[in-house]
Amino acid sequence: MALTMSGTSLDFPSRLRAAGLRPTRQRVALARLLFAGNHRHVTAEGLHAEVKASRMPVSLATVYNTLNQFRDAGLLCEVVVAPGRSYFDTNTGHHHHFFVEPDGELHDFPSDKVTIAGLPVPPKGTRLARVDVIVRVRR
Amino acid sequence: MALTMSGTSLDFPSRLRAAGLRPTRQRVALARLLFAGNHRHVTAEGLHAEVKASRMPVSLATVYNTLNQFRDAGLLCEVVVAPGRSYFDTNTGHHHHFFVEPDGELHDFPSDKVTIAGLPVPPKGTRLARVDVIVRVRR
DNA sequence: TGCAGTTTTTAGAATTATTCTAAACTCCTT
DNA sequence: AAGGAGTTTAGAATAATTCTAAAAACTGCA
Repeated sequence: MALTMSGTSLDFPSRLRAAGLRPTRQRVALARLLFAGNHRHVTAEGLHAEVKASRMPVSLATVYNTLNQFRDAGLLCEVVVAPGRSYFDTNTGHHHHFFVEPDGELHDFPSDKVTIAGLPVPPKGTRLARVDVIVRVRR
Repeated sequence: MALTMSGTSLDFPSRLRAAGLRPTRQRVALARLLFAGNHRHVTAEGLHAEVKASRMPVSLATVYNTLNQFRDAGLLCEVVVAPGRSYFDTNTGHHHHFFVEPDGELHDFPSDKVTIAGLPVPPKGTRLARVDVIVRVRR
């Protein structure tokens, strides 16, 4: 019987394979950091610092590659809130963000309760991809 | 009698002074490019290319400085839509954005018609600064 | 107008975030 | 176990932006 939590398994090799990615040691190590617990927001540098502290360090280039691959595979979504810094969010469901300036903290909030009415139709020849709502707050 | 258009004057030195900025030649040149016609979205590189083609070229460092000063003075607002690239918008009123991927085109739409309901309250100790809505569309 | 004093501009170096390169390594299949 | 494709890596390269410190320009005042 597989060990599970809230619908997603901790068998990272299988999850990676299911996403079309080879379960290498470094990808599994990063997946564990990202997906073993609650939803997270990370930057490449931040995740690199974390994994560097572990017994299975991973190069910064690989952290970047892996975050991009995870995003392309739909395991993460990229959030752009501040110039010159990308956040990756393990929550890939519909939701929006609080961004606390100037610290750069990012928090999710579910989109269930939020209704956006009156959006204009997409320009001709384009289709809607996503609607991001960023609530910027200051201390 | 001053030459005016739609409520804002073309007397850029005065407008800069009113915003607390010395009307230097380069600031006036950039203000003219930015504010003489319709609302615009520019990047530092793009504006630099434009002004370089004029009879009063301005260094890239000054373009960056000036865009930041104009933003701090409330003459522009900065829009962050894609990782590693800042857009500056001459429309400082309430409005939101279409972002066309993958070209990186940015279009305004007014926020009058848009209603956002059900936003959660800001985390304790913070006050609302702004709500950005980015409608991402693809060709 | 001429001058001092402060603010700006500038070219180029520095910084930061990210991607690229090509050689070494690992995973998977056989 | 071996071969080949896919990965990882350190370090170089790139891209966007900021910094530095010397030169130039704006401003107020004589």
